[in-house]
Amino acid sequence: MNGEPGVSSTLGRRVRDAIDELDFRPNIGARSLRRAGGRTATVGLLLEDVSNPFSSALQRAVEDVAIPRGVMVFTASLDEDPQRERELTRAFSARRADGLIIAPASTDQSYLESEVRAGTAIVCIDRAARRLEVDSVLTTNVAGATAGVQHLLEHGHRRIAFLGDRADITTAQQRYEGYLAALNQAGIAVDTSIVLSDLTSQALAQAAAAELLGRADPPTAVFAAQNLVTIGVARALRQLKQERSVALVGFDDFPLADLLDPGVTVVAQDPIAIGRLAATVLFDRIGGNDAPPATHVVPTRLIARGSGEIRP
Amino acid sequence: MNGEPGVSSTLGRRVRDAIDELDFRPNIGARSLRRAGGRTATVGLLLEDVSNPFSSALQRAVEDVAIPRGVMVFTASLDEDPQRERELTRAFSARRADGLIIAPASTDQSYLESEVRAGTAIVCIDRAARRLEVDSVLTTNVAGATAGVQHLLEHGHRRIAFLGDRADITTAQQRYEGYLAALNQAGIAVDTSIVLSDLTSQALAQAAAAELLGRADPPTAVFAAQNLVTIGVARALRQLKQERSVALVGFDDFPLADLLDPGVTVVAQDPIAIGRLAATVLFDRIGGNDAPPATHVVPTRLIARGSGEIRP
DNA sequence: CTGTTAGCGCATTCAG
DNA sequence: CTGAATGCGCTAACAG
Repeated sequence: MNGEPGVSSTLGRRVRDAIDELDFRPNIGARSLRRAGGRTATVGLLLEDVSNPFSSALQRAVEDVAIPRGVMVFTASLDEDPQRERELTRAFSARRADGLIIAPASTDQSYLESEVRAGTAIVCIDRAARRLEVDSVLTTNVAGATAGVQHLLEHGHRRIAFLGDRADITTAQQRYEGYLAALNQAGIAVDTSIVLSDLTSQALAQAAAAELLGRADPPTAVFAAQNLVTIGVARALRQLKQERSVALVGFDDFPLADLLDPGVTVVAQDPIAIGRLAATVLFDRIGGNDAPPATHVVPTRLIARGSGEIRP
Repeated sequence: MNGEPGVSSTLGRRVRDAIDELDFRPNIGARSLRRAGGRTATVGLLLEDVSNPFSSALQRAVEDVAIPRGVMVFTASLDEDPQRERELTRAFSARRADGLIIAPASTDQSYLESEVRAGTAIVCIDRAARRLEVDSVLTTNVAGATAGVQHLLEHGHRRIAFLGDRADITTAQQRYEGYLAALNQAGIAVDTSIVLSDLTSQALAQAAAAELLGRADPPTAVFAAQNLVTIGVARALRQLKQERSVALVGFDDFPLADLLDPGVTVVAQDPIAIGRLAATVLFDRIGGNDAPPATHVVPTRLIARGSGEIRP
């Protein structure tokens, strides 16, 4: 039944006939109980929110690597909730997932040490693991943000606002670092009054952008550090009819960014590459590779579509 | 450990201390092997494509019902591939999923009869099960499409094109039925030269729409029967600079439809309600409800945003 | 090449 | 109320 050698074709047929007749399905749980290594051929995928296009593209890429190997993927959304991260990793652990791909919501993954010791392969994506030695697959956040802000500088802007999501997550911090680096290189002092953080929803980002643009000395350009923030800013610009006068560059691409008017210039991440790489690394670890954990980096790409090329 | 009555607090503490000390995690697979009923506390979710916003919203809703019950969700994309549907249901079956929520890709689900007999709860979503008696949760496809086309008729259109995805899937057929019904009621003869099907990607839809609008006698309005088709048509209209002269109503909402210029009028489905209802029905079945299978219907809602209110 | 046996981790049943 | 014995479905190790 499991395609092992040394079985006569007669017996093989007899077995397969019985399988068909009885609608027999091997019980994977029972199998992994006895089998050496105890693999379950399932992996867990913990994402920020499956309904965010970044996450869903990533999920799709992971599935595309896993399914052909006969491995199933459990997926769940964390919603930036550290407690949910712990609960869900525990649930996966109880199901004996062979590996976990995690986009961390919490700031400390040391609680996973016991899982690692127990032999569960873990790969962190999007955000590096903290206080835990595992592989990570990350985007070039600093360099990408620098490139995005430089793009605005090259188009003549000197007063560029930074709008970001939760300030306590590493990606947001790194993108802010990239923003600072670009301004520094250009010899521009940072004005923290046009640095806005903790915009955790489209609506908050839109409101913050509207307030910002209504001030006496508004910025001539906005750098939005996350896709929902970018969309919120685009909404505010549309609402104030300033989409053709204030420049916008967003970090992370999103569907229809090219169809808006003007098209939204973005520093695109490559969620498909990230997901594929993370899954490949994970299966490599599950396969037994025990080299020291490494950090893999997937580059960003600036896509100019109009909004980022508006001059002040 | 499982919170059963009749255990002294002393022994309870001793057990919990040992659990903490040893990082013990109950093995759900082994548990379900012995436990009466053999539940695994996992359900499978088979979707068209997790990276489609309709599917990912649905997935999120199912997770939101499942996770609080301690049930995990396996998700996979079918890509309209009937063989993948069979392979994946088999994989779920091997993992002893308690239930399956399926958006069918194939036209005949009778192959699932043995699973139903074996006690697996099954709920079909988006498309009704065929040749299999199980619960279904569907959108009011016919009525929704009729409403969408009527909206165009009310705005003075007499020559309305129909652009749909795969003609062999029931939803596309039902939406076409709705289109026919609306034209019939208005006493308009159907012109099959402006009925285009099998537009299985955005790019195909865009090309078909561009060709259609370039003809000698183009339609004054387009009814697009699926979200990717709608986006493809919107791209074609933009490309031909006819987005303000040709009306467009799409079936199924999509993110940023309101931010396009003009906003895209849609017959919105409610994927969150569908997912929540499907999950609720599924858990009800898993819980033992054996009433005859029923078909549940979630209504659509027309959202006017501009593109559907353009007059010929 | 084929049939048999033991035990994976747990819940159930029964004896204390 | 607690401990010990049994078997769920499967694979690994072994005897034929």
